[in-house]
Amino acid sequence: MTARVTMRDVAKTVGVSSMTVSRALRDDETVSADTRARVQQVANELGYVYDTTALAFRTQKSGFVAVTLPSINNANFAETYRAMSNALADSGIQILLGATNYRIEREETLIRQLLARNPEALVMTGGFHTEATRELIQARGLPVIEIWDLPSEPLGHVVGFSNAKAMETIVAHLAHSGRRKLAFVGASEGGDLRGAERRAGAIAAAEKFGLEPMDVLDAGPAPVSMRHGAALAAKFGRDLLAYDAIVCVSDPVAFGVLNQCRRFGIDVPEQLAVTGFGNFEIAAVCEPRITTVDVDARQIGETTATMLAEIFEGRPTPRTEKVSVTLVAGETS
Amino acid sequence: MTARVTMRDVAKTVGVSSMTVSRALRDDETVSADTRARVQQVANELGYVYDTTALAFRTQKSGFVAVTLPSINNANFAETYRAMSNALADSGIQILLGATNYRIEREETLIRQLLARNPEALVMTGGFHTEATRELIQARGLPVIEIWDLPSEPLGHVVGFSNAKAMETIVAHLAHSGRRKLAFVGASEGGDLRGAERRAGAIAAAEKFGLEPMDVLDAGPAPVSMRHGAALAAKFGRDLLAYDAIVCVSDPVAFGVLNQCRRFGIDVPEQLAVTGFGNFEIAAVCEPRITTVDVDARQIGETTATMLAEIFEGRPTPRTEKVSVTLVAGETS
DNA sequence: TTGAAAGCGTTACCAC
DNA sequence: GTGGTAACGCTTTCAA
Repeated sequence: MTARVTMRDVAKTVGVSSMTVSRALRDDETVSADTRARVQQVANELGYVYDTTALAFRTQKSGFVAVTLPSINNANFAETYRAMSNALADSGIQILLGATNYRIEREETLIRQLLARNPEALVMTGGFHTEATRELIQARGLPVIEIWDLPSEPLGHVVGFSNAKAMETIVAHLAHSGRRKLAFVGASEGGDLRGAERRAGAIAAAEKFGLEPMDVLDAGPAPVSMRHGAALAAKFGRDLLAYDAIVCVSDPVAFGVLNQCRRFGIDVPEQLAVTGFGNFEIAAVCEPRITTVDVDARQIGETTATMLAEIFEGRPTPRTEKVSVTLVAGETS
Repeated sequence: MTARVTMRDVAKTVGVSSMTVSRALRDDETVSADTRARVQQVANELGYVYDTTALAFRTQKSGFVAVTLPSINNANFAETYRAMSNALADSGIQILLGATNYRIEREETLIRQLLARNPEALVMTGGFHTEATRELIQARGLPVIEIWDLPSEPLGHVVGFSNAKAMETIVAHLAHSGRRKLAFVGASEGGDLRGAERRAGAIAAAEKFGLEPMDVLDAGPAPVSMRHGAALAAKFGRDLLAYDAIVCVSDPVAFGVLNQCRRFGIDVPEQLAVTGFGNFEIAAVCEPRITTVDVDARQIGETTATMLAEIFEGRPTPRTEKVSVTLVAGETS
């Protein structure tokens, strides 16, 4: 492994200073065309490679945006990430991704690791953080965008929606079609905070619409998915008929519940309604189609990218952007 | 925007030199326990965050490993990523992730961007690359691991399996249970190269086992998922009964097909077998359970991480680690 | 057990 | 048009 070729090496060969090389390589007009051409040629010949690390160090600009997601394996979050990274691709900004695995303590460690890379902004999924995390971020004074939530005390910018309110549209829909006794199926307390908000929103909505008090059925620690919904429904069996509707924290959970209903000969939606959240692909493909809430995950990603661009350019940008959330009436309610 | 807290700031506050801070933060035994404790406490109070950019600059090691995935929203790849990043978490190595969106031209741009960050190694999902990509990588002389494939001309290390052979186990299973006329459902030519290998493997296996020549049904450009399987099956309707078995490129596609079969009154597996690939969660949760192939995605991630650790500690000669692949007999065959 | 000095490769700033 | 100098935050090396 030969020593790295630096600007100084190029400079010596050409017979100019390294400053001139630096300028020439950036195609700075103040360098004469001749010199520029010679420098660029010699750089090529010597196999010069630009050192991004040195640039980042010198300018104190890493070219990174740190992004946290609860999980990488979630169609909604993945879509937000995809949209954001597409929109950022041309700007030369790269995304430094970290997954919290739905653990708020993990978020703190993660953010510490991400901050060590000097990101120019921080995008966090979710609006709940430990006090230490909040302090860490505020001490840095770097731009922050919280997404997929509407935090009561935002750390900075927000691109999201109220999970509680979104759940209210589901409950309203069920109340409207005469369902009185609802149960909520989601993860245990603690891990999934957007899930917890949905639960709280559902319970509050049931009260608001004068339904019977809502039961909460625990499907296990986050993340909960198809198999957890299925396992929970299997445990209850036909006892699920004690309810008029099973309100699930997400579509995969709803799918799991739904499948077990078939096994136990429970007629959905005649005897029991089942609802999901997130408008995952499965909601539209499975039979019967699941009633759910569509969140425009792509728009969250794109809006976040736009906001980042505006922040970097010093242009004014709204503090909070709400994204639309719409009820998707399926065949399970 | 307050100025960043550096080791010098911590040093001043504690009343020691920044060298001592540097050592104390690394828990260097040569620093007295007292001093270490004080330094660490003050660092916390001041909200000190380690500057990895400076470290990378000073040591000329970026601390990055670049990883490419076809898509972030795929349970299998996500699991590999999760396992890899967990295993790497303690080593101080961070992952720089890029998604190719199943486009081989995109891979080239992506790798160029990733290489600009001076990664210490490159992990690529898949063993097919453009000639330019291959040259780019070889010119760099950095360690490479190709995963989820068994490339004929590896660029370096390999952690994977033969997609073609894996598909053969499915076809063998179908042949064994008397299915003679098979159709393959997958993405159009071009994008999904592991999918293409599975298709080729299935066709070759059908010939090998003396079955009728296999038809290929095009579900559209990659990535194909539930809805594409469903749309294709909807187009065919009961004409699917021209086949004894529908061999799908993945479980989600198989699920889409399966659901349509129910709609058209096709009895699976009596009249028609349907198989998937990848042992996704849905394969075990849906009814009937999908016959599939389990690939140990987690093991791929862990083995890759181990290999990376070995590479960083010395440079072993490139080698290939095969991961196990097992048939999961479900109720659709 | 602790500290001082040097330097990693680049660019901002100021001279000329 | 071009060059000299200093600095970004850290660790290696040597000295005390």
